[in-house]
Amino acid sequence: MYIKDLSKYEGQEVTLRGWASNRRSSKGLEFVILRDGTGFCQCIVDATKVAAEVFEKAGKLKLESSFSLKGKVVKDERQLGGYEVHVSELEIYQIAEEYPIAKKEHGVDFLTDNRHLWLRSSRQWAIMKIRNRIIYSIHQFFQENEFVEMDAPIFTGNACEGTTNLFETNYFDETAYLSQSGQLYGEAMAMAMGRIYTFGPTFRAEKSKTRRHLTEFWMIEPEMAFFDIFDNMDLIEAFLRRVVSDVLRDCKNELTIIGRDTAVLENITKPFPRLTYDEAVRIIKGEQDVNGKNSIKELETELASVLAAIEATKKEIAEREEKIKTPGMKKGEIGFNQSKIDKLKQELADLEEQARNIPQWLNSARNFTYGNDLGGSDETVITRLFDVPIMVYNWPHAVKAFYLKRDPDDNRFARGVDVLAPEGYGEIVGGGERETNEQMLREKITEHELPMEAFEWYLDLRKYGSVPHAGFGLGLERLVTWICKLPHVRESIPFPRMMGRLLP
RNA sequence: UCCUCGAUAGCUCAGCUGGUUAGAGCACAUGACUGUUAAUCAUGGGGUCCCUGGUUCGAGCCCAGGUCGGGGAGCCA
Repeated sequence: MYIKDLSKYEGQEVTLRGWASNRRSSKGLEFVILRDGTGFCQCIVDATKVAAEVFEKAGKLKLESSFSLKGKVVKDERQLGGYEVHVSELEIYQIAEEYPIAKKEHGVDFLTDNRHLWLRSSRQWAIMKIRNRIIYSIHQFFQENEFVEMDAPIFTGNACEGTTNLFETNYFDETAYLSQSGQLYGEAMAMAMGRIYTFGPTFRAEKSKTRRHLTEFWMIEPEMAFFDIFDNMDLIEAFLRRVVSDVLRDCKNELTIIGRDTAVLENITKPFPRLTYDEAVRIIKGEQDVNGKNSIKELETELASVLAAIEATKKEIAEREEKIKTPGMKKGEIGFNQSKIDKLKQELADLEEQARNIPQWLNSARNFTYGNDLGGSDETVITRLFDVPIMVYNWPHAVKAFYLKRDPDDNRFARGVDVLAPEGYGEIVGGGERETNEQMLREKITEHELPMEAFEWYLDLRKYGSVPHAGFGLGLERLVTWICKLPHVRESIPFPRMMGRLLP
């Protein structure tokens, strides 16, 4: 019997098992919030209706104590799930020690140190449920469309793209690297099966300390024979539409818990704008407007509003600090104001951070040099102008990976495509059509100063029945982060691995 | 690697221009309260002010070096 099924048992006796996520008490009433992994439910122990011993046990429950109970399911509109349980019996498994995560605001450092416990909180629970629904949708979409899941190896003998820093391991006294992408293997598997997708962990040893980087993350990489870049973009669009629609339909409760405004997600049914690199650059530099919005002006407006918000927040903090000094103020009111002040200070720190960053971004957008790759801030700047994911394709070939196909209509460009999520989230997908010409690939490998011998097996794919093909890589955590509108990728994965963080 | 912000009670944070015994809220303990939603109210215990050195009659506060963490650039999903 689980909390998620309570609605089917209205008026009946049920047995539930779980943990106490909160407890409040009055003289003759104990309110215990039970969580069992499937949901949260308020359980009421009424001293006038249960044995004295049961009431006493309920009073002993500390945060996160484990217990089971029997009780009657009662409809109550005030509850999030719509139901509560009137307890008749209660058995304790264990009374928990003092729980470190209090019913209050905590800093990221403390919460990350306590990730093993933080996962129990309702917000983290909801995010993980959504992550699970996304993973399920990904498999459903590909399986229903004749894709075969085939995974790439995690130990690799060579730095596949030669671009990023990799983790080195000792592999029987040889150097092995942890995979940064299954892409090249995906191509080999697509030549065997037609359509495949990989789903596995990926490792990047970059010393990136930002809200969108992890050193270990999960990547989904489909690869399709006989697809060109346009077929690829059609697939990406259908795929993302499917995943987001499933979440909207099946995770309403979870989205409510995390307070996600779903308006932007509902836009997923609209077509995704497809911009060439040239157009994207004009938009970033402010030379071309989008629906009457100009990137530079939007940024300037935002900077002004951030600065105004900083002043307003400072003023409110000062006012509340003055207020709580008033003699004779009730303790509760002081506490209320104090916690408001704490919250405002956190907001202020975030705003000040933005006020330091936006001028840099403005500078970077204004002085963007044609021919360069888009930086993180450029992605942020452009995606804020749209309310759906956008696809940017046809990149200057020099800034993209060696295996991308040169555009047959204009050889300055390579047929890569990046999908940028709206609301400032930036790149969630990178992909493209692959080069089919062996000679061209050899030149590119030499140009990138990569060891030719490590790629001979890959070049074989162009000798034996080379066909047009394309694929893409989706960063699972970045997708979760955008769909949930999280402030940081670290909340999108059970145990995030970042620079300097191996525990828990 | 570079830029930038920070480290004070178990947690979140105050601490003024360097000055006596370092504060608040939450959490915890005890008591009060019959419908609470981070319940509320009263009382109480709780400190290596990140480390090392320096300036000073005097350092949580100033200076130098270090450690750890946040955010951003580069790189990328």
